[in-house]
Amino acid sequence: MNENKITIQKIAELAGVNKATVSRVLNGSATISQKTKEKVERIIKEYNYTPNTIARGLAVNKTFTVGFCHDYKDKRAFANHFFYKMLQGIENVIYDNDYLFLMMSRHEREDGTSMFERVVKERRVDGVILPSSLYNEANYRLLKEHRMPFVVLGEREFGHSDVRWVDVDNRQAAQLLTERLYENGYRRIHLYTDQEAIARDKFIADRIDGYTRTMEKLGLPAFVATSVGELQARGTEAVICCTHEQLFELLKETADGLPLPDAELGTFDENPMFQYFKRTVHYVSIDLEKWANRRRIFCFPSSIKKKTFRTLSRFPHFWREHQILNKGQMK
Amino acid sequence: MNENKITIQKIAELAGVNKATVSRVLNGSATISQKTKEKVERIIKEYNYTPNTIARGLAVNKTFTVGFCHDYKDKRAFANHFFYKMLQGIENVIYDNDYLFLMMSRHEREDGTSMFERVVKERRVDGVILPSSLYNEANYRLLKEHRMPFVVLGEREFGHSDVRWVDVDNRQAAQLLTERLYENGYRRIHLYTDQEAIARDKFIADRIDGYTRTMEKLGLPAFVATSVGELQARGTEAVICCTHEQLFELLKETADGLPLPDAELGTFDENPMFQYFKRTVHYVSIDLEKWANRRRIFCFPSSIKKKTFRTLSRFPHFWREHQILNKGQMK
DNA sequence: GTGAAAGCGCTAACAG
DNA sequence: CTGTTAGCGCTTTCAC
Repeated sequence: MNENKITIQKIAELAGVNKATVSRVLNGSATISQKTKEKVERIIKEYNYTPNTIARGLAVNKTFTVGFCHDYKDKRAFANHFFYKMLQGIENVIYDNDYLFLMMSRHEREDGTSMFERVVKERRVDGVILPSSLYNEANYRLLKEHRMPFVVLGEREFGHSDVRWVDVDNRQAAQLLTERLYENGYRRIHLYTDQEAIARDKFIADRIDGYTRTMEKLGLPAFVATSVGELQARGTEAVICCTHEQLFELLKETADGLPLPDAELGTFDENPMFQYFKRTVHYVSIDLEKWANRRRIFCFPSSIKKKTFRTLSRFPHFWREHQILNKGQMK
Repeated sequence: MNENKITIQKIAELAGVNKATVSRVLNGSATISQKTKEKVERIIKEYNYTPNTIARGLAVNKTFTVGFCHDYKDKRAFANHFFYKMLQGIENVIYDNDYLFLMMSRHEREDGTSMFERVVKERRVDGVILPSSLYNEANYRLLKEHRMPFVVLGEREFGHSDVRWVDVDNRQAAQLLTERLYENGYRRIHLYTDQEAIARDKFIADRIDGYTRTMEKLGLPAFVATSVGELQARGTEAVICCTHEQLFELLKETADGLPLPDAELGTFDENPMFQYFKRTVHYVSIDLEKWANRRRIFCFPSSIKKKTFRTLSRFPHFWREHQILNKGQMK
């Protein structure tokens, strides 16, 4: 291939030292004389040499790569602004730590194995980030068996106390939203969600809980609807849409016109397009960039730099332990 | 680390053969007796062995990974639905070919080098996909110097005939949009764009060209505006927004109300949120999924499976040569 | 058809 | 402080 590819061996010869010595200056070993260090560094610069991370990884059993797994079938994720903001934040932290970012999808291959599984088994990454929707017992076992550090995006409990996750405080977000609607004069504030999602997704349950408690505190009856009909029958003044799917459903004109023409709409997470919508959307959202910059949201402290990525599995649940709350931002 | 990690050596011992033999059955060498082949395959299955792609890559000088570079500072890209649809399509094709997908950003590191540069120099990927906004003379030289195959997303010429790119037919898209607005009864159809973008981005120039020619054909005066004031002064009936940025500008209420309250709005590419907007948005868009499934849009023919990724650089300009055109889809 | 050995580019003991 | 040696897990001549 590239015949004049420049390797550590060549640099060693050029500098008149052993390649082990070059390796030492590369890795900042203390036991190096200033003289040889400078000589080697000069040659490295002169020949524009960059050590091969893959070979290095093979030697030290690391890849300097973080994997991010997503469900390619989940169109919701790909339509979700929150998802991308997160992705951006993750990328920034990863790059700042001289790591690379590998996208994996829950793509099943012909032989029945998934790309994710193979990546884990082959140790093509040093750690994995995966959304709670992809965190299940099988993946837990896979990751544990291969001693692969991972962190789950979104709270999810399976009785494993050794699982690290990050999440926002959905209860508080729901509280903020409910309170704000109340302050705006609405009283028949109802929540709209998908029946199946209640049991499946913890963030839904938390949002419902936050809403219900707040309504109680306000001395108002809480009502969780799972269909538009229920909302209509209840004379809804303001409706909290648990996900954007519910929101879009209410925004869509049907043969009978808008489902709830007179109700105010509230939801979680921002979408920059909201401002152009026909109907006003009230929302709570977290300033992701702010948190990402503080390197907390993704659980990567700056100290991992150059260190083994295994530390990943020792990170605390920042979001849970510190009770960092949604900064409500209402429109 | 994982003390009982299972390697090709172990499999060889277990099967009572040499690791070279195991390697041969792994790679489907023909010169293998059916008997040993079956024996080895049995052991592999029994021990759930997966060969280490990284080590394999070191031996054959490949990584089985495709890199995708994006500009992390370009908020537009990250807010762009088209961008993500593309990403999804690329991922699918890559996974189908048993390749991995590495996200790179134009992230500058402290030492002044970019992550992209390092990835290329270290050959941590076998090929690179990069948007035309990141394709410049410096990157061209970098990629060529390191014999790194690449394909540019979006047409861009720099006098290098050996550069492969894929793009949609922006001229035809503009034509479709203009014609449709004409059919709807509008006559003072004007185009709105960013002054600087005209020279910088070929797709803008192409859209302008398509619009201008169509207007000529229709016997109408074409008018390219670069400010809202110009549009207002011209009594615009319908305005073609060259990018969504222009569109959003016209959608945003100012102190004086909407900029062009009575004009119809047209643009390129879909955004699924359009349907909820206050104002109707006319748009042309390409059915990306359709083309992605045909594996044409991203220039990865199915034949690259298991073959060196260098073929990438020999792919034809499908989109140019076949004149595959924007299927106009108007709302 | 299969084994032995060298090598991909790097790190990590172990000497000296 | 620096060189030697032995790997990391796999492929690939070259013999036999």
